[in-house]
Amino acid sequence: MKDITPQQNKVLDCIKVYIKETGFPPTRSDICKEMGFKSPNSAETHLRALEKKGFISIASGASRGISIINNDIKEEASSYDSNEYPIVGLVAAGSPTLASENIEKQVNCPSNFFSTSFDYFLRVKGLSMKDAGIMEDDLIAVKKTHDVRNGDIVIARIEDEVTVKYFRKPAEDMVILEPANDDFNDIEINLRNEDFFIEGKYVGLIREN
Amino acid sequence: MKDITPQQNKVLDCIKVYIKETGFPPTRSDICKEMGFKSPNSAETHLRALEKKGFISIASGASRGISIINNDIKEEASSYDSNEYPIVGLVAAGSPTLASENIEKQVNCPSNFFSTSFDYFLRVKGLSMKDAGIMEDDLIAVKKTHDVRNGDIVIARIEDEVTVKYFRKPAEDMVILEPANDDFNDIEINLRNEDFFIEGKYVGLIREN
DNA sequence: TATTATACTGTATGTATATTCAGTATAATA
DNA sequence: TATTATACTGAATATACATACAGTATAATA
Repeated sequence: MKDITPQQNKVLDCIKVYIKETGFPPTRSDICKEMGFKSPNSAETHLRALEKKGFISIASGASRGISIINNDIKEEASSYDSNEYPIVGLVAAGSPTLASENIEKQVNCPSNFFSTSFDYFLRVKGLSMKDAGIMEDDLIAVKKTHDVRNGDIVIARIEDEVTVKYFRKPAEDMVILEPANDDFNDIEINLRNEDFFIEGKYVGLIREN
Repeated sequence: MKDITPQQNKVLDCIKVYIKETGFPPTRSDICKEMGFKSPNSAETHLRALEKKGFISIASGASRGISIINNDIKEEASSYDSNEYPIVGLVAAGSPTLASENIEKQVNCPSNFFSTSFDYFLRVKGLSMKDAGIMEDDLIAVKKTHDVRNGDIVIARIEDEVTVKYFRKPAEDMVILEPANDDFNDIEINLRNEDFFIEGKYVGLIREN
């Protein structure tokens, strides 16, 4: 990244302040008002300079299409990078979408909490994975992926049912989902006939108690 | 604040996602694309409803003049209060002190992560609490306290051994520690003869996997 | 010395966008 | 039963905005 000039820095600041105060980026004209410029082209050239130097990006054609590029080393290297993660209920029918009506609440959690990054928490229903130490109402950290191996615990959708099980694929067109509980039976899926989908895999667990 | 309808909630979500992805709010037309509407007026009326109900504000005349009104008490009250918590190994001999030689590492975790506040994490050894869903190498959130009730899962020290078990106190001078695994036996402690100490109680669990 | 980057004013223009008006339809409420 | 809120299509329009073009001026490079 090239050096920013004092004036460009002022413009960048003014954009940041504008966004903070209004919730949306300024127009060229807004920047002129803030900075005291009399021509929108003054703002335009500053914006282009800031874009060239990597401080902002400008969406072409869009009004107010400025977005701040955050390469603040502070936040990058920061001891710790936390995020809000949604808790999704294990809805009996339909996939655990992240649409807000399915979201129980948001939990703040360091993003590097588990060895693998993850995308959301799923609240477990039932005891089919009891022997794997996954109990009712536990929160499973789920990483959205289709890349699962034999033995992984996966979050899968069969027809309209979402379930958490051990994954095994003995043949190209067959998947077996194994519970970790003697009271439950294996689920065999013929990939030719059945609607089967891997939502993601289990990468960690939290029990709130 | 009035109730939001499911559809309005979808629109609100779609605005939030758009802002998160682009850095600036969507136009009516952008919302139509995201939601599948065919008329910008569909977006307009939803926006007006969301404004009326206090979820967003709309800057008149400005393009992309939508801003999300954040009345999330969580975030308002405190940006969020996190802490470094030590992970202590369940050392076979001696209590799990917080002396640095016993600390495996520090984990950053919101302090309100579990329903009860806690003081440290304990790395579980063995499978004596397997049926309670507590597996080898799990991290137990421990609250230092002596106030434990029958049925609580406690972290106790007997002589020089630290263990995690269900707590039961059938008599004034007697404590029974019950494992959650048929392969293990109850431990009866006579408080008159034996050196027994409650380190704390189990208030949550994390499995890193 | 010629060139490039910075830092502006001023004007112009196509289009991106908000916003209104006119309808249709359904469900909830008074 | 009339009314209001929800949930849309479709068209029209004034204006908000990005953006290009034409200049002026200064300081820093090559």
